[in-house]
Amino acid sequence: MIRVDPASPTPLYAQLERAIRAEIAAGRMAVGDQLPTVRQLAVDLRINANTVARVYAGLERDGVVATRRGVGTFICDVNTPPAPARDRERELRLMVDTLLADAGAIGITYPEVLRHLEARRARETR
Amino acid sequence: MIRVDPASPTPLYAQLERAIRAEIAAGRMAVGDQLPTVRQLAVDLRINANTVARVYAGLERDGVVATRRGVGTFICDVNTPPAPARDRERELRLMVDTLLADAGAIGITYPEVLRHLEARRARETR
Amino acid sequence: MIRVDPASPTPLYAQLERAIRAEIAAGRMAVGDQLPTVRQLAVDLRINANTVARVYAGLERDGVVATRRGVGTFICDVNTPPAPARDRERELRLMVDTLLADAGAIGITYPEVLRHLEARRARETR
Amino acid sequence: MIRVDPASPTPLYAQLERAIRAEIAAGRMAVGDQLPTVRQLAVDLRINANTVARVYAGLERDGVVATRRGVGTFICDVNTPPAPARDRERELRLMVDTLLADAGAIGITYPEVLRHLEARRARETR
DNA sequence: GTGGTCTAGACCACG
DNA sequence: GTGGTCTAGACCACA
Repeated sequence: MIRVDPASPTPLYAQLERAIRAEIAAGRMAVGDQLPTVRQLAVDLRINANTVARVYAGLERDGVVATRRGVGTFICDVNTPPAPARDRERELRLMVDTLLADAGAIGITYPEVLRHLEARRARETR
Repeated sequence: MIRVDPASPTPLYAQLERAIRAEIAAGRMAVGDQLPTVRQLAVDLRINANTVARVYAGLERDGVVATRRGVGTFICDVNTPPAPARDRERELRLMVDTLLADAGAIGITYPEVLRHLEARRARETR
Repeated sequence: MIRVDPASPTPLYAQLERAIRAEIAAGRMAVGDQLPTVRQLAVDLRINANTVARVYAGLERDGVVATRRGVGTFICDVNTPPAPARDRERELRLMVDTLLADAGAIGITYPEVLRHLEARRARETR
Repeated sequence: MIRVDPASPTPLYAQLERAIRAEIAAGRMAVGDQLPTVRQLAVDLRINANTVARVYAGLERDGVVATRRGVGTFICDVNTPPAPARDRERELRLMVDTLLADAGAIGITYPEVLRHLEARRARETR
């Protein structure tokens, strides 16, 4: 499921952290679930184990996961702090700007994006 | 119009290059149009002029813009390499994944994203 | 092997990029070979590391080399775009014009140039 | 005869100065010959007149040409100061290095360069 | 005033 | 230790 793109200008650690948070936000990982081990995920993604470890450490610092030494790393919080409405709207606009810019840069137009997003309605739970 | 986010893990120059390509792809800049001057855009975006110059140089290397020394930088090619439909679809899916993940990470749900995107229809030309 | 002339009106980065491409074209560097590190080459050539990095980035953009983050920069394509024979001949003529002009400008005559070039035969592989 | 390449990384002024010196060194311009007017040459080369004027001024500073106001610019010295043998050899080697690098960078090999240069023997006077 | 080149040096991402 | 990004600022080439 989780993938990273070594050719992307976005750093690997940022891609990975975002991907894990997305898995949680989408409900594909729940409280108590174990994350892959650092070494296993590093092998799967063909990246250095240190990079994975740093991401896990960051998530632990944020209270999203907890590490039990010798056992593994587990999801311990799926609550997203409810941002104020004003910030949410601003953030959402920025993210959609980015999406439309990314799409536009490779020639994908606004209607196509909208159509694609609508087509996913059935498959999305939240 | 063009904005960059200094807090994003994606490098400024990558954000800017993407934004300019998007402006062109969306038809908001046409062949022959002059880009903002390096220094002016740097001031507007509150970034270093070298960063802007680097982006312009990259676009010139790709034949998207042409520089006339002492005059300015101009759009000279609006052709987006016609990516195969399969790749387009794949890229679009990845980008929407990213959007939904980012949104979900701050508690914004799929219906909200869709509603926001639909609300922008009137403002988008293509 | 590689040298640049800080007194030349041709920019350092252009001299360096040309020199590296020449090393590859001449077969002195092959696919998979590692380039000198950015910092080492900068020290060797007595130029700024940013200048070397800029050249490597340009070569990467053109698909000539590939960078593995934290590891190094490696040759990944030795194919010179097969310029049409007409262009090659034209370019070659221009370059020889330049050589003879530069030589003539300091009083070196055509026979001397030819003699010098012939004398290098033994040292050149191709 | 004289041409400059606005796409070359070598500055226009350097290309132009070299070209004029080469015309002289090759004997295609002799003492007393008039150079094109600044404005005419600027038009012919599609560059700014200031650039041409600066080159002429530089050549005048070096005693190669002399300007008679209201009349024109004339060749007044075709003597190349005879550089010491050691410097000549060093310079020649550098120039040939550059030629081979330029050629190599577009896939032209040493034998081809030599063949081309030999083929020009008949046509060169000096 | 336009873009281009180079430097020095800080800090980051990755292995 | 590897390359990457960004800044600040100097100086150059060109119109």
